Formats: sequence, C-alpha cells, structure tokens
Amino acid sequence: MRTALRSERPDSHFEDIRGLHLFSEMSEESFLTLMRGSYVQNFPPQVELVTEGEQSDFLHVLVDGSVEMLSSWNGRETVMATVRPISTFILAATIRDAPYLMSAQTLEKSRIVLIPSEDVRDVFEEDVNFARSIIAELAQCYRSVVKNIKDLKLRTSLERLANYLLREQHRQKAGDSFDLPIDKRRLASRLGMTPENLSRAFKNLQGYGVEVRGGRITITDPAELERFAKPDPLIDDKSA
Amino acid sequence: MRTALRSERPDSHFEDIRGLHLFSEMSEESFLTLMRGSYVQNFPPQVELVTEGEQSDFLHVLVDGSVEMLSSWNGRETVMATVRPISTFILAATIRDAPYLMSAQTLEKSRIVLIPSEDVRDVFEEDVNFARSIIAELAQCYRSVVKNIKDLKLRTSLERLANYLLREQHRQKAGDSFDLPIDKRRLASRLGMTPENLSRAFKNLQGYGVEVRGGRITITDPAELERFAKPDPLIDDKSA
DNA sequence: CGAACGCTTGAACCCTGTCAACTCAAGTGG
DNA sequence: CCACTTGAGTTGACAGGGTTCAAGCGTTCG
Repeated sequence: MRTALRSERPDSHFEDIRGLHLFSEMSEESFLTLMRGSYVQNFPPQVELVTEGEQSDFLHVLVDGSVEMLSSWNGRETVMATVRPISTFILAATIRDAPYLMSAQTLEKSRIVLIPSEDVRDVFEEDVNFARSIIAELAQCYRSVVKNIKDLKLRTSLERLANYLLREQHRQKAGDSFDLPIDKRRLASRLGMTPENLSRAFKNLQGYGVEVRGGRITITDPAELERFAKPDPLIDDKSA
Repeated sequence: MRTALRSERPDSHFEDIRGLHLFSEMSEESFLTLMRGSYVQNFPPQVELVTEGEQSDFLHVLVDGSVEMLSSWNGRETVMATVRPISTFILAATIRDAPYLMSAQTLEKSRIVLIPSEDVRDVFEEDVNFARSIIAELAQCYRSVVKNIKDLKLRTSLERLANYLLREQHRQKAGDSFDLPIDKRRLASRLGMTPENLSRAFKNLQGYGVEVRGGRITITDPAELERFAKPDPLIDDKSA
C-alpha cells in the first residue's frame, strides 16, 4: 500500500499534489505558501469529513484512500460522487465561501491534505496562473455535473448502469473483467436507484453480454453491450 | 417592452452587461476590448443558437427575450434550464474550448450579444479582476447544477413541482398569484416528468393549497404548501 | 368554420420502490 | 470448532408512481 511506503518521506505527497492540473501551473512560491498553511491528516474509514450545510473552512485534497460525497433532504440520502486519489473536493464551496452542498465521508483509511480556504482565495488573487487553473478546474467540474444530469434525465436506470459499466471498464483500463470499486448499495444510490432495483438491473444486463459474480463484472459481449448502452462522449467522457 | 425603448441607443445594452457580476469588476479597458469584438444580434423565436456537440465560438449574453437550454440523447430530449435576461450562457464550454453539452434555442424574440470565446480567454489572462469574476460565476453555476441533481435524486416529481412553484413565486416577487413563465410541456421536461404527469401533479397539489387555471397559479394556503414541499436553502436558493 | 396545438383525462402497462424473507459470507465468542 | 450474529445482496410479492397510448376538450389562428 502506498501510504505505508511514503510515510518515511512526510513531504512526498506535496509532489503528488503539485502534479494535479490545479496546482501544476502556479509559481513555486504560491504553491509553498499553500502547503505551509496546510495540514496533512490520516482518517479512519467511515469518518464524516465535511457536513452538508456547514461553512467551508478548507479545500480538501485526497492523497490516498477514497471519499464519498453525499447529500440528503427530508430524511433521504443519496450518493453524489466518489472521490479517488489524487484529487480535490469541495472547491466551489471554498471559492464562494458558502456552505457545503454535500457531505463527505471516508470509505477507506484516507490521507487528506487540508488547505485553509482563506489561503486559497488569497493566493489566487496574487497568482494569475493559479487563477487560470481554478477556472479550468471549475469549468471541468461544472461540465461533469451537467453530464450527470443528462445521464439522469435522458436515460433509464438500466441504461445508466450499462454506461456506468462501460465507463468503469475504461477507467480501470480493464480487459473484459473487472471489479466494482464500491458496494452495490452505494452504486445503486450513485445511479439513482434502490439496491433491489440494481440487483434486477444486473440480471437484465445478462441479456446484453454482462456476467456478474459478486463484485466481479465480466463483459462477455462488448459489442452487444455498447449497442444497448449507446455511450455518448457528451455524457460519458470524463474529460472534454 | 424594453427592447423597443432601448433601440434608440444602440450601445445601451453594454451598460446592462456591465451590470452583471461577471463584467462589473473588470477594468474599463478590458470591458471595451470585449465589447469591441462582440456582435449584437436579434433573433426570432424558435431559433437554434448553439447546437449540442459543436465547438464553442462565442460566449453568449442574453440581453432581452428568453432562451432555453436543451440536451438530447438517443432520440430523447430534455429541458435543462431556461435563461432570462440579463445573463450569460455556455461560459464553461467557452472557457474550456470544448464542445457544447447543451443546445440553446430562443423561446421569444431575443437580443443576444456574442463575445468571441478567444477574446474571453485572452482578456482573463490580462485582467485579474475578470478572472476572479469568472471564478465566482463558474463556482455559482456549478453549485446551481449540483442543487438541480439533489432536486432530481432526493425528491419525487410532486415535491419538485411544489418547490418549483415556491421558487417561482419568490423569483417573481409575486403575491399568492402568478403566471407560469413557460409552457407546461417545457416545465414538465425541466422538472424531469411528462406533460401528462405534470397535469396530474397539479391536480394533486390542489390538496396542498394550490389552484391552477391555465398558466395562472394561485397559492391559497402557503403554509400548507411549504409544509409539504419542505424547501431547503441547499437545494432551492438561487444564490449561496 | 375548421385546423392546429396545447392541455387534460382515462385506461393499460411497466418500471420502480417497499416490505419481508432468505441466502451467503465474514466475523465473534463460547 | 461450531453455533450465533451481522450485514450485504438477492428474490418474491405487492403497491404506487410514472409512462404510454388514445381520446376529448378548449384556444387560437388562419
């Protein structure tokens, strides 16, 4: 596991962070300013890092582990996204100095760098390159949620699942076989359906060349699945 | 109608644009650079201004009229948002120099200012204040789509309609009576439901103090409607 | 007046959510 | 080592919400 190996060089995650689009273009000075004010923390699984509705004090950078973004209303709860290393979350709330729209909670043991929101706002006033990176990042985030809405409104749950599987296969650079990266119950919520419904959806996809054994997915007939799923770059491509 | 009054002073819409958060903080010089390169155009209703999937050439500013943002997939189509004066649209695609994720079409006769995307990108490199405004605007847009997702995933269609009515009442600063600003069929699509379903939803809301006659809504029992709708600032507030 | 269109209504069907029972695997403790 | 517990996942039965199809109503507009 990476965390263990890296623990000898306490500053090494700074390099990882520097590698992110968001931080790669800024001046060394600005970057060090941000890092000097930041805290590195290790969290056990199932810890609530930020709470929906509270004020934004830190920009979070997930260096290792995994984090789930959740929202709730009127007693219901839904999974909005899953964050994997290395990436930031709740940038928009940080920028606007506004309350969080989602909660975040660790799924596994996670290492997270906390950068005070105020520092972020101060630094982008000074460093045009950082400002430009923030713009690029926010535009990207925006486009990715718009795609999420299109997925929700234009597709049935079965189609969403089919396209999710194709995306996941591609993301993991897997062959025709790969493991689901999260629980099925969380996946169901992410895709806007109930666990029971997801279970049935998986069964239905058997007819389109998908085999499921536990969390292991095997796509036996990729052409058939694609014909059904009709993936679209304007919904399914992470970048662009 | 404002358009008629203003047509005598052809540059007056520049002042309107200057009043937008996005343009109010930048230097006069930068602003004039943008305006000099821009085109003002009047469009009749039902014109497709931008097409999903095409490359982004202009940042659009709606000065007068109204515009609908649409997305489609696999023969289905959905209303993503309605844009009213004075505001910009497709900022994110402009910034990222990426293909549009939505189409835009005029609902009424509309006056639109087209600012070449390249100019926008050039100017924010130079003008830190403009960059800062873009950041604020994008963060705002991002948060507003996240709210849309929460609305879709956490609420039933009846709850979405109820909250829509409360938001619309508030937006129009209306008393207990106001007109729907768009067709019911478009509203249905916006809320992620069919026209038939919307029709029934309106009937169901009669039980919670809502009267409907044509496009005219009267909220006879605001307390009762709120009790049912449970509006939440983290979903329903436009700002913040 | 008739045509066109948006909206509404009814009926049938299907997808989805709910509730409950059951399986299965992993972990716990006697 | 094995019974017991626990939690996720699956399955079935059922109800409800939502879509679809078809027909009817009401306005507007030529």
